[in-house]
Amino acid sequence: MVDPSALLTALDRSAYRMTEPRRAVAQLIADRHGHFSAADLVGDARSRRMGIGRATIFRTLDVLAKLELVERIDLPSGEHAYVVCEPVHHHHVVCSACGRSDDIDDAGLRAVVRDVARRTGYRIDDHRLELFGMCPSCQSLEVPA
Amino acid sequence: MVDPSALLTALDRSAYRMTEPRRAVAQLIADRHGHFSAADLVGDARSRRMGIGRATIFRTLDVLAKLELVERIDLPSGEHAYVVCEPVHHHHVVCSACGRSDDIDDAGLRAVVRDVARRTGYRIDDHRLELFGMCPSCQSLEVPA
DNA sequence: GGCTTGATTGAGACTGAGTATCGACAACGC
DNA sequence: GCGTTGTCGATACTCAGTCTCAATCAAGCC
Repeated sequence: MVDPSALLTALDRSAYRMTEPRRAVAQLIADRHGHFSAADLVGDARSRRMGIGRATIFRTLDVLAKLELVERIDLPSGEHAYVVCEPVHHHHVVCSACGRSDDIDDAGLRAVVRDVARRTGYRIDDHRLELFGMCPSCQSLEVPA
Repeated sequence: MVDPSALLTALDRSAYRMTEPRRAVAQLIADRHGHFSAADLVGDARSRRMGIGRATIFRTLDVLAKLELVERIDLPSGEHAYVVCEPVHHHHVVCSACGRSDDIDDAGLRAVVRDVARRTGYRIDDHRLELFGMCPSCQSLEVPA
């Protein structure tokens, strides 16, 4: 659950138009916990009878991804999902139990990347790190062995 | 270009059967440079008139992935691809120009993962790191600015 | 070498994600 | 208010990947 206003003001400040369907998609995203797929939003929109087209949801997610307000991640299962995030370079830890995700900064990784570049001779232009595990609250709910 | 015999002996040693189509797919993979998609192999098989079904190629890739002889990676474009690799935990650097990929070990990353776990409280079970850039030979071919 | 059995095959139907097209509509600058 | 142009929903489409099923084949056993 997130306040949709962050998405909305960022959208408003951008060159993209602020339309009713986009506001609605921002609300759907804000009402979601953790990561979600395009299909999730399509389902939400339908069950709330919002009359938003499937294509519009994909397009809006593209727009939000371009604005770096959401990021597309790849779950270990191979599925695609999105998470809301801050528009700066960073990575995610995703809870496999509840889907919650947290941003983590780049700090330690930069050294790893530099080291790989040195060892392999590659010039590294882009990287992606995703961590999967169990968040503190899900750990505390686990049945003790 | 890789020697297919590594794939074949590993397949032979496994519980899976060594069949003609699987041998053929191993050969197709060995003849490929860098990463490749399932669709690439389907195309190769068709152009060589090998008579291998599409489903078989997907199934064989699944088998090889289970044996950790190939690994499925996600390109920055969002497409799925496979790379041949050693059956130990590691990561990849992928050249965006020629598709070549190299394995890199886990060394520096382990510390990063530990650090994230400590800072976020998550228990990290799985992680994925992919680096994209330009390999030494493609760098040397670049037109000087 | 032949037999049996269960894994594997190819063909093709199917599913579901994502994209392209298009005429209608609505946001925004004037 | 008006015109421009970005965006809309509907729908058709593409493409990756899966499923089903009858036919085939590898491999172990005799």
